[in-house]
Amino acid sequence: MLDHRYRSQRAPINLSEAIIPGLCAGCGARHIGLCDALSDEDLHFLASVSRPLTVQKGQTFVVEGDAARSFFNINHGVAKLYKDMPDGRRQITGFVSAGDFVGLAADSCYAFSAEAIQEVRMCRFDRTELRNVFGRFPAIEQRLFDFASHELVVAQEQMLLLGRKTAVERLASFLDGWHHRVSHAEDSNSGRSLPMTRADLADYLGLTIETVSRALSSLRKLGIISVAADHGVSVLQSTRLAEIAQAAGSSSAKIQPMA
Amino acid sequence: MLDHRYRSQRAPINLSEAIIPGLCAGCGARHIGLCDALSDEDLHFLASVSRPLTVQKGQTFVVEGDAARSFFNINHGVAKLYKDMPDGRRQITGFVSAGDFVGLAADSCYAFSAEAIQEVRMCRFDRTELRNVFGRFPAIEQRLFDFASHELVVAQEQMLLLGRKTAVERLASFLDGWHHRVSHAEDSNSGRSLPMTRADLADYLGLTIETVSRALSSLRKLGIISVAADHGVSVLQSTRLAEIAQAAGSSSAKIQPMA
DNA sequence: CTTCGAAGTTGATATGAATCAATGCGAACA
DNA sequence: TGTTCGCATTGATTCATATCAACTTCGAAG
Repeated sequence: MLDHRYRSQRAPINLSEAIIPGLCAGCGARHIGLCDALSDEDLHFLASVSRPLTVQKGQTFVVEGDAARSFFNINHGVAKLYKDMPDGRRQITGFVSAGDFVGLAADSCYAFSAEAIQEVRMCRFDRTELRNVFGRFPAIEQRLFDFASHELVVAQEQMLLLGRKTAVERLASFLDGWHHRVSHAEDSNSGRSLPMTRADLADYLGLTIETVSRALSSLRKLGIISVAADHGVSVLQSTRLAEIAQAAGSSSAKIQPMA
Repeated sequence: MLDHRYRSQRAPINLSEAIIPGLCAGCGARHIGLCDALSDEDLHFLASVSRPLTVQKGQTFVVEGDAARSFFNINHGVAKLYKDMPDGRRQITGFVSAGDFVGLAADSCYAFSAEAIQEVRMCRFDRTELRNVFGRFPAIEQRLFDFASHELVVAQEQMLLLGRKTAVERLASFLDGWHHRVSHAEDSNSGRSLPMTRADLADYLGLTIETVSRALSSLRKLGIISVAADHGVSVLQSTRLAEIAQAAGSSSAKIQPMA
């Protein structure tokens, strides 16, 4: 239902549950919206239209402009989606991780490229079979619809960020969002707090790496985050971070050190 | 099908056709994805879950944060969707017109506000009935899905614009897109070429009104557009406009006057 | 252990767009 | 017919971020 909170649907996903042997080896069906037991026939059908796929860090698995034949559901790891301009300018439009779908926002050709920033495991579906999959498993269609709706909300939020927020506000918004994302994910991430580089951050936030670095320093000097020796970022004061992200605090709050 | 070109589905919409008396008076069902004849029962059902609605220019009909009870399909006119920040900064996330859906990108609360910039006629659906509507008319669900997919593509394009393009490139991108939009629409627009103000343009493109004005002047001086006395804009050289929008021309092309 | 290169930080300067300010212009209205 | 006001344009100046540049750190390869 559209009325569902997206988070509440996303939270219960547990990749270790409901693994169905033979279907996308090592990847369950629960995360694509199938929670009930499936018949042998269903399993056979699913296996015929989907394949497991693992891509290594740095590998591009979707190229903007290519014919959109596949459709992916991420099982593990993080990938970046981006668009490039002829002169090299790049905009990362999002980071996808476990449970997310990739390839929805496509015409007959992909409108974006996708590259793994960690090893990524996923299911690849044949797009020409998508209608058939929907017909057999309405739960998948519903899940996809909810995912798309949520993506639109996120995209609008990102437009506000890119169009109207300052560098520090952009960073704070991102860190706040990522913080929630990983804290909700059961598949809690490995050691490093942020899997993406400063360059990725810059391309996501519409900034340069230098400005990202400076904005991180600002937040660090305010005592809101800490930056580890390996450049990993930890949130120390999530409330103040959120206030800066939404420009919600009193105007003077922005320049108060430590408290 | 996802494989369909969105445009090709959109083009054949003709609001003067297939008007079904009793269903959203003055508004057909074709534009929400129903092309075949409907039974009396279908009509009765549709009438029970939808109502016609007309809002005047300047009127806000969706408020960010309000409970998302309704879902709209635009029949005529143009509205802007936007998000505001507490301090008054605003980002317009899109303009919607005939055939477009509003209210999809919503959780239990609307994530955006919507205001008519012309008189807007639309169908309002009850969101709690949406599943029922989908169940009875899969064509509507499919159409909505395709619309959402297309919106995601557009949103990603807009992120690239906001994050990485210059003021003139942003203007060119917008004018190019709008140009295509109105030329494809059968419901070809009234006299003025752009229904929105410079302030709307600025809030859509992440700029100020002064910068929008200067960018328009630049394009005018290049002979690519003309600006009428009533501030209406006409495209004179759509190819060069598109080149600037995509930063695709040779770098020198940007500074060539008239040709 | 040394070298090398990728990634990140910080400083100095340049620049595109924002801000501040003045003016023009047409539509609504007295 | 003039007044007023919203909208738009243009110019002068400021400012946030980009650009250019130097340096550090860390890990991998030799």
